[in-house]
Amino acid sequence: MRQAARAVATVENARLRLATLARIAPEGFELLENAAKAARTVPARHEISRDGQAIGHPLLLLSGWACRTRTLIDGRRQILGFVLPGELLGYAVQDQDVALVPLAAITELIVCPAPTFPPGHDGHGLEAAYAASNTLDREYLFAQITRLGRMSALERITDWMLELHERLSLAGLVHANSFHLPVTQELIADALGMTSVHVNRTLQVMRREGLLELHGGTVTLLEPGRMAAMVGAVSPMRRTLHRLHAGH
Amino acid sequence: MRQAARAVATVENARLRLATLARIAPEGFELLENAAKAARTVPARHEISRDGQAIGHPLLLLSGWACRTRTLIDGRRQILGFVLPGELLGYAVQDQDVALVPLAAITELIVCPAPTFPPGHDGHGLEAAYAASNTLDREYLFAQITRLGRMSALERITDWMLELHERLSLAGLVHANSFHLPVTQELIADALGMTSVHVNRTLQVMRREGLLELHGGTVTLLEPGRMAAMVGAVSPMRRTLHRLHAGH
DNA sequence: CGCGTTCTTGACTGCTTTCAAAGATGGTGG
DNA sequence: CCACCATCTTTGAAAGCAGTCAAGAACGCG
Repeated sequence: MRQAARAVATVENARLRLATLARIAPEGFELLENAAKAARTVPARHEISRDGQAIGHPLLLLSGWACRTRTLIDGRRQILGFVLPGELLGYAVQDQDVALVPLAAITELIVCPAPTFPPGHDGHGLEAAYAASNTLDREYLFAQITRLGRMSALERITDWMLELHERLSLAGLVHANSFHLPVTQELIADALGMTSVHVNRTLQVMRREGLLELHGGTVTLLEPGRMAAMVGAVSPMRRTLHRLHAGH
Repeated sequence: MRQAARAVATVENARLRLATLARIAPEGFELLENAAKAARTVPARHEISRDGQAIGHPLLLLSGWACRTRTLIDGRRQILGFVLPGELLGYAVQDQDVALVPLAAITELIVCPAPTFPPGHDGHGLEAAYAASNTLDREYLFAQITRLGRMSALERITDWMLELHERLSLAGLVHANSFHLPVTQELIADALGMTSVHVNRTLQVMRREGLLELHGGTVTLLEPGRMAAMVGAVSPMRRTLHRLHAGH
């Protein structure tokens, strides 16, 4: 009961995000509200799915942060990507819905089954939102590859912060360029292919440069414009949304 | 005419790959043969799609190598991934079939429209093969992220060679652990987040170690077992195929 | 208040890049 | 058939970014 109540309170973030990705009919929002009634929580540090097991059903993340990880035999760990509120866990579009990598809860999560509808049938706009979400997912992977392959430590963190800013904006979780960042520097290191020591040093450079503030799990981007200029990349989201709308 | 003839000759690779990914009915193979009649070539170094433009139709790569790239404003380039014979260009499963990144032909390509069928309808096994192919695509992206984020130069090249070995095997393009590798060291560098100089040095270490032979655009993995042990990673393909078959 | 986790800092090492230039290699035209 | 040119590969020396190791400070939770 308590869980359901909290889920209803937090479905707002997912609704906002999906509504931004596609025009959703009232019936679509209803499906969403109903799905949220079946919400459940996942404790922090738990795994949603072990490698090799399928998630029974595609899920919608209502609140909290999760990440997909891969670990080498000697213990080196790579975070492949994060899953933020309003995003999908598991792949809603395909039948072959297997979770290919372990999915770990960074914070406590609230998840609910993603609203479904008969295949090829009218999803009241949700099917379009799912498709856009999946397209964005792939974009984030491409961005991650570019960061890891061709950016310096400073650029990686900068680019990553900007991406988080955008993604969280979709769910209405950014206020005055600041947002909650519930990750340790070691997690950042594992995501960006660095050591935690170097993450720490790079963050201090950024603070000294007046680019951001970061304390108590909250970041504030003081000069997002300058940051964007530093990495000189077009935002995946702007690009994708623009195209999706143009194509319609 | 000449093009069509060549396409028919090379459809074999794609057929082999798709048949390995899923059980395909005779009608499915027929669709494939028919699609191959509409094959066309793309000259080496040409772009199939510029960033922001959609590929009109999902394509099947019958022969040649292509790659997706991303370039930073200052010219640094990252190859996000390669597309090998028998693999899909554009995403066949989704409606939102937009090409999100430039797709460049490394060699001359022969492509044909991927056989289609009514949505939600029986694709005679092809729909399953497409789904498996897409799942593998995502796996390759994950592998790429792990390489770039957490592997040394030697490990990156090793892991990458093993991946190519596997992927080309699906299309029957590996014989006695050797296969055609039509890329310059600079392309390898752009793919693996290194400089061409360091690629060169690392390849020489591998040759000296007796791990591989490489000349005239052909590689031979002399000790794939030792290479696999070096990177200690489970092959994405084996993992994925195993799961797909188990789930059925 | 105490303990474990996370953050910081310093010194040293080293993998990779950078810069530069000398060999191969392969295709083209005389 | 060979000269020639562009591209690609190889090599050397020096510089730099990031990693490693270690230990102290700060933070947060029970």
